[in-house]
Amino acid sequence: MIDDIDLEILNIIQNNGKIANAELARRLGMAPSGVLERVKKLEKDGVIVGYEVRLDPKAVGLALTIFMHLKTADAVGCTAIGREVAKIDGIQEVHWIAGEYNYLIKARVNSTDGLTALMKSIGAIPGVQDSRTTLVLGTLKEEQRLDTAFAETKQNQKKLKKDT
Amino acid sequence: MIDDIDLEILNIIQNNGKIANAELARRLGMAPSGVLERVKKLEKDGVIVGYEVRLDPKAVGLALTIFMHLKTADAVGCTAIGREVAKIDGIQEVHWIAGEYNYLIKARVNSTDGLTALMKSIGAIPGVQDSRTTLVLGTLKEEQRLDTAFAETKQNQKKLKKDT
DNA sequence: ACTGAAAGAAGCGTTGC
DNA sequence: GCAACGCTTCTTTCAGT
Repeated sequence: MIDDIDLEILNIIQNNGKIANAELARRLGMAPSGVLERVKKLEKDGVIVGYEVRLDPKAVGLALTIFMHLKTADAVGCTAIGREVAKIDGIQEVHWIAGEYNYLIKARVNSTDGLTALMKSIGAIPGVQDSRTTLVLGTLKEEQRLDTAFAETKQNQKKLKKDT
Repeated sequence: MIDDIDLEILNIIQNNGKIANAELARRLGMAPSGVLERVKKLEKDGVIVGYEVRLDPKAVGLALTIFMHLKTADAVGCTAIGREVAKIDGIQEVHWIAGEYNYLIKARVNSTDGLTALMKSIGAIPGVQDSRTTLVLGTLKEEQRLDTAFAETKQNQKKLKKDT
């Protein structure tokens, strides 16, 4: 179970994924070895999934962000076609969703040419029946950071109980 | 301008944001100082926006991912209300989009309780007129990684010209 | 679970090409 | 713009509590 020290670690590293363990320890007022132990545990337990770099999409020629709703022939509760779609390059996210369409995908392309290519790739997958593309005109916020206010620590559980 | 060595650096660090500069240099067959210089330049030029940690949302009690389309009173070409929405905790992305709705947002909440709170926060912003919420049942793919195949290097420009 | 020490590795500035 | 050197700092292990 995650405790408040873990939570503080997660909050700090979410702001700076490249912070040195020694610096992290300094901020927590702990020995580096103890902090390292906790971080390793968070990695092992799958709380920390990975360390990533955010690039400016425009700087690498991917100026267009698009969302696409897909309707597929997947049986109720089945995501086989979605997993095929997920294999396509340029697609960053594939979410299985509730509603008229079964998938919502996010992709980055260079321009309308890339979008055309993407649509051809998706259309080539058997069982894809319909799509609705949404063009992103501008992105006002885009972050990975999770608000850990609701993390399941013993302390938070108590707090939440108190509030109700 | 980004060259092919830069591109290789970006590809490697996208797979491992925490790789040591020395290890990166080893893979490229270069001296660490030269590689560091390039990485610093990529950071300074804004190609590398930041280093992030990906957490498992469920592990910190944010089991629900939702997308929400918003219709606002923003004038054509204006995003003032969207920027207000972006300030709300729990909202990870706010995209200004083309179409019937003007914004698409992505958020993480703990459960329907969190969703209720989120909707109240959004509804409290003046000018928000309509919303359509999409519940994510499952996420098949979710990555930050950009496919740099279309990066604007001189070499790629040549290649692209050749292809047409 | 955390501390503290210690060896090895990496970061990062300087120098020279 | 890249390589080599060297001092500083960080990482990581291990014994101890």
